Amino acid sequence: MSTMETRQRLPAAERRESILAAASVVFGDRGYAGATTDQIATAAGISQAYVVRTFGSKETLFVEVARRAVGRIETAFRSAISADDDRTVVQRLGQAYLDLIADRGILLSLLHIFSLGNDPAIGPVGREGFLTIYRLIRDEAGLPPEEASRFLAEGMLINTVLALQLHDSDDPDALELVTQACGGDLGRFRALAAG
Amino acid sequence: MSTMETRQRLPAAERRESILAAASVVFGDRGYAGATTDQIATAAGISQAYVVRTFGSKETLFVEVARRAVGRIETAFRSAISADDDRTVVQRLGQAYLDLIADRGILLSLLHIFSLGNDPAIGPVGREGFLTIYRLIRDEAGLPPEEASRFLAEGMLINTVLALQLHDSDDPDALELVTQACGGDLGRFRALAAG
DNA sequence: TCAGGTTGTAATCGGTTGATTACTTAGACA
DNA sequence: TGTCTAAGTAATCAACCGATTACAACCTGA
Repeated sequence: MSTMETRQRLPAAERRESILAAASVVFGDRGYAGATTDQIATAAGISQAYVVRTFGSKETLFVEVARRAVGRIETAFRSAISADDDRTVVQRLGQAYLDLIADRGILLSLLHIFSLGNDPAIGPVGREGFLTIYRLIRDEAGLPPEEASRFLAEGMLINTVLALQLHDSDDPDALELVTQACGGDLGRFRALAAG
Repeated sequence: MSTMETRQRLPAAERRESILAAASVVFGDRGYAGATTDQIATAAGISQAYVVRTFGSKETLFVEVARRAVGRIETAFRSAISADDDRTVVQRLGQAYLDLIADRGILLSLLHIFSLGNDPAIGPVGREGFLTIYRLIRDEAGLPPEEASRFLAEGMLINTVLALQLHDSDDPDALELVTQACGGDLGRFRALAAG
């Protein structure tokens, strides 16, 4: 070879994590069926064969990405709940959710997971994940069902405008809508989404 | 042939409509990348080749399905706005949106369209459709941005629980959440979704 | 140092999919 | 009735994708 790039080897556990991170981004951008294991491999800097062998199958990898995404939300929400601010718990939860935008792929992967409820393998994972989050904000944050539902609804709207990339639009109506969706701070939304 | 089923021919315009109806259902269930033109053809009762030839490509067909779905929402909302009830316009809009559940595929196709904002061909269609609906409920229904945003958020939650099929769950938390999402009438939600 | 397990890839295979082509057949109308 | 157009399909193709296999290179420790 002309270049001296010595392929860096990683222990299996670290490589696993790096594949999961890459897969989260690619699945978030293209969805489950639209993403290919080769795109994920390229994003992770390894071969397609190794991606498949590490997780056994594309489906298994997607399910693991889904579980991680739900786990990240749980962690962020629990941290927000236990924080001691002068803000309300709903405000803290909303802040925590918006901060997740910075980690490209999490919210978008979730959006795709939730849209595949009909799939026999992925559907149960999506339902369980969604209910887990619902129970968390209802039981641990103490929100009554109506407020919990409203909070989830706002989250789904954030997912949607994020997927549509309305925050990059120059349409004034789009910006007005995104501003409403993120609770007023359009600049922060944009900065987080820009990564 | 043993059966006498004489293949019924339809004029191109009618056949087009029947393909669009079938495609709406299949795309709604499986998403854009996950659906195949053969599944759509089978659902429409014709050959795969004819589906492709009628619309030129799978992508063109999907875009047309998307435009139709947005058009259906526009029609339903305009009708709700001009209706003269004792209810508020938001209540009428919410009712109109819920009624759209009965036409399997519309809301689920929309969910998939909105999740593909990154796609160079589909993204612009999704953005334009979403903004069209936003402007409709803001300008024609007269909702201030905050209320319009909240209304859209509730719609996105409905799309999500519909895609996840939480309304068919026997989990009490799922039912509580769906009940909240649809404004209290779980029975009607279920009946509409059952088709 | 060299043996063996671990990390990683090149090559390839079977199955699927969207699209194209060449061909049929139904039906309207002169 | 015969003809011509529009509706529709069977067959096939090239591209793609996930998965498998066989193999290479790296690193550790006895």
